[in-house]
Amino acid sequence: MTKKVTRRMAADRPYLPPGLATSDTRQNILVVALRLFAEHGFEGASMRDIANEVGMKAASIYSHYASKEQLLLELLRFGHEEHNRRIRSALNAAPDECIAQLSAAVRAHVRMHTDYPMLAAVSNTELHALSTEAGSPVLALRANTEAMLAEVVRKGVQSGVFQVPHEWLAVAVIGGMGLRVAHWYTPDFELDGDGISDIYVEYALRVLGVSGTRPEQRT
Amino acid sequence: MTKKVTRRMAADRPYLPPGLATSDTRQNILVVALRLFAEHGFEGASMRDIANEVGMKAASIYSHYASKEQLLLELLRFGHEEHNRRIRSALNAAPDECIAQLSAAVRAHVRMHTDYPMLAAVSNTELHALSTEAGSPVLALRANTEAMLAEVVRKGVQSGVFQVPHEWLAVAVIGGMGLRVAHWYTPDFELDGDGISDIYVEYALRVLGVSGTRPEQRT
DNA sequence: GTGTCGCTAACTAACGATCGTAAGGCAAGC
DNA sequence: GCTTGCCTTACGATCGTTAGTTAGCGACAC
Repeated sequence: MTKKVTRRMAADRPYLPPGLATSDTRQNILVVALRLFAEHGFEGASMRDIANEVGMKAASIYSHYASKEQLLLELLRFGHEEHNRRIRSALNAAPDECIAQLSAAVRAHVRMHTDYPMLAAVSNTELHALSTEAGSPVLALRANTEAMLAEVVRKGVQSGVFQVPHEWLAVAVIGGMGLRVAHWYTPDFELDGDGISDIYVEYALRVLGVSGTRPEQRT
Repeated sequence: MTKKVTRRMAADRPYLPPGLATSDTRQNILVVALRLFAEHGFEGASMRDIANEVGMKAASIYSHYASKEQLLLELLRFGHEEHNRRIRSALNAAPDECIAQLSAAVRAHVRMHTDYPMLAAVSNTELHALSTEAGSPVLALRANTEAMLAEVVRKGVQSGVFQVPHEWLAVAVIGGMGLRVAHWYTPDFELDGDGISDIYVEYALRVLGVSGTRPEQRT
């Protein structure tokens, strides 16, 4: 595995929250797997490569994880659950008013992608490597998360605060712009995650026809 | 190759322009390769699978293309060249005025992604499978295309017509939202490519603080 | 018209390599 | 003693690609 490959994302640090896995070794395996999946794709990253970087032999990984697919599934499940949790939590904590709700959702969405850029990017590029059976709960989570954002937009449009020529496309735009952050963001960007999400909230509100409104305070 | 996989994009038709390759057989190979790369990833799609679907044996592909990587490179090169060409052409044809320029660029950008959704999506997800050497011209083209959009935004901001809290993030938002179209678009969506790009132009202008301005006429 | 040559595009067979994973074994810790 | 976590060995499978062969077609010469 010494072949130099074309970079498809800016992130180079496979950040995962400490304690995600039940042991240090399992955590290391996930972290290395995430990085190699990001660099080489799921199929392009072999168990021998992952094991070598962890400092063990490939067959030993099976003491910890049942299969290669299981590694990917752990990563993608956590990624989607965390995303969903963050947005739900942000919505629950925000005032029940459409600008505040939208701001909170976008902030959470963008922050997920600045906090876990590599994980977020892999979640989008390597989904195909999951069997339909393994992937369907992940897709269901994704749909649920999207629906939360769509509901916020729908309510805002219904109340007349948001004005859009096409509601679903507004949701697609707001979701998509946040998602792409994962592909270009690195920690040495001139703004931190909070700074970026402030700006993104402003842009999302503009998309919704709320121009020049101050973004929600970030405390 | 009968394993059912999780879908990561909506497009299911590997559209490429007729005459892209120099013979029918070469064209068929590219079309099948595009679809299988999209479904299974570059490494997950084997030459035997591609050959079987074309109706020949894997070794015969080498009469037409030097390597598996060459297949991917042909696809990605065309995708990036076409994208670049369309945006350049649209900018050249539009009036030299920042709203018209931005509108033209966004329209061309979005139309590329509705005309070639599968190719566009694969261009983003499978870049890693190119060696650095093969991929660097592709990345250079990408950077050039981005720079065109960035220049349009910069000029608009400089002239005072566009007002943004962060110029580069506005470029990232506008580019990213168009790019994501490739992942959800299918031809049975309620709007066609023109309809979608009309809306996207409106949203992009809103991001830039030009609210409620009529989008450029699409003749 | 016929035969020959060269080229293209397909084939078969196989190479060297790598793959994910199973089975059996050993050592350390509790 | 049992469990865990590592090892080695190896399996069956697949991979991208090479080398050699064959058939068909078109061009050319006789």
